[in-house]
Amino acid sequence: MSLPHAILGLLTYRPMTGYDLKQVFDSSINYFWTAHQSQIYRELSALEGKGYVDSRIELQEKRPDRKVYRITSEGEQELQHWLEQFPAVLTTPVREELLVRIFFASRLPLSELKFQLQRFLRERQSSLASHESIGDMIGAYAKLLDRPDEAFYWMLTLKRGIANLKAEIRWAEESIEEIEERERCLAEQESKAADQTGNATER
Amino acid sequence: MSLPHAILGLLTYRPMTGYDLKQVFDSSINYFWTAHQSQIYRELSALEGKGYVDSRIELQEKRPDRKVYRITSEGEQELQHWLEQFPAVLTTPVREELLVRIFFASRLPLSELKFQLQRFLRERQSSLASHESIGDMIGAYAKLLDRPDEAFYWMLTLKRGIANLKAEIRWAEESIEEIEERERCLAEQESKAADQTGNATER
DNA sequence: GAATTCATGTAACTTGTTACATGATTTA
DNA sequence: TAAATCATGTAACAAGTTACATGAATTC
Repeated sequence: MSLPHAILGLLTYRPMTGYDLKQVFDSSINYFWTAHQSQIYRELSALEGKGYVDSRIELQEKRPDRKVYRITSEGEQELQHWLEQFPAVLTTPVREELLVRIFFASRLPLSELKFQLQRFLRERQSSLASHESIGDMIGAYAKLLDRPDEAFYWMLTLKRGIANLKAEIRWAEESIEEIEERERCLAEQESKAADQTGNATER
Repeated sequence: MSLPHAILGLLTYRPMTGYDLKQVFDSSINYFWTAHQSQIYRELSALEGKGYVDSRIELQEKRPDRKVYRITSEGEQELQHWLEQFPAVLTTPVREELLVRIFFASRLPLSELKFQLQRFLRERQSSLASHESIGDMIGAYAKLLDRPDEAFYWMLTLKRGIANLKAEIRWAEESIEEIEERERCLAEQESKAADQTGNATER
């Protein structure tokens, strides 16, 4: 599982509350590993139990008090150890509901499948646009954190996201075309069948 | 969740045991939705409880008895209903441990990251090869099941897998090149620094 | 003689998801 | 005045993972 180590990694940038972590997650790691707020709080408790983070409460007047977590040296060691031990198999299992649906889509009208793929295509196009706008900000953000070297690695992950999105967009476009071809093909067969029926009744 | 509906879908092809289902899963749906044997048994019990499948036990002499599950008409209705209700958002959240690791890879030597990416590249190349060999078999397999029309939809899912693999391969190759460039760049900076130190000690 | 296949699961544990609860402050 | 932001979580449930248990037959 990557979540505890992703949290440890983010805490090396600066101490944060669970709430902060969720914000940072949503604008970075979220592109390749999602986490719910409740999961983050749960993991922070577990990490504190193991001594990988510690916390102190910052009192606030106009806002709820903040419980700020900081990585400990044991936590840094654990993170380092995890990073050095890559898993034997590098590919994570996929879970793509859309493909399960397409696999059984012979039970749907072609027009419906086409409509859904068009919807998918638009979703991915807008996601690509937002990904591409991030590129410019990565360098600036790394400098802001006083970690300019991070930008190189963050860019590698961003490029992966963009590459996959482009591949999916191309696939969706081609699939829509194939569906249209199949629609024409099936319509033709039907009109031929109708002709024959027509001839039969004419006789 | 797609698992119960994937099971219902596969049972429309023919009645199967939990063991059979796992085999079929591993050579089809597994490419976009994985399931453990224990999950399949658990889901089959749940589906039977809801009346979406029923079962009968086939006694065998030399092998353990088989518990063969069959989709009911309620199950077919449920499958159909699920297929007709596409989710509002078509994109499933990603979980890619490799990218989490790369995100924090400034803590590793560049050579180590390069090595891991080379490993990843080889994995994906062999996966691509096996995907490409499946294409020829899909048509034959659909005919074997007496469902030639399915081949069109199965091919759409296969093409998606191939498209993503190719994108990942290209990304890995480009990333490896960028790492090599960075290695050269950093080596050059170091040798300059060493020169200066050398000059300083000479004086 | 060891590993794989066939075939059933159960149990324990870990993760992920959704809903609930609180409550002031700020923005639209 | 309604919604979003800040900030904490807990509880319950759903799904995913790993380990255990059984045992004959077949393949290497």
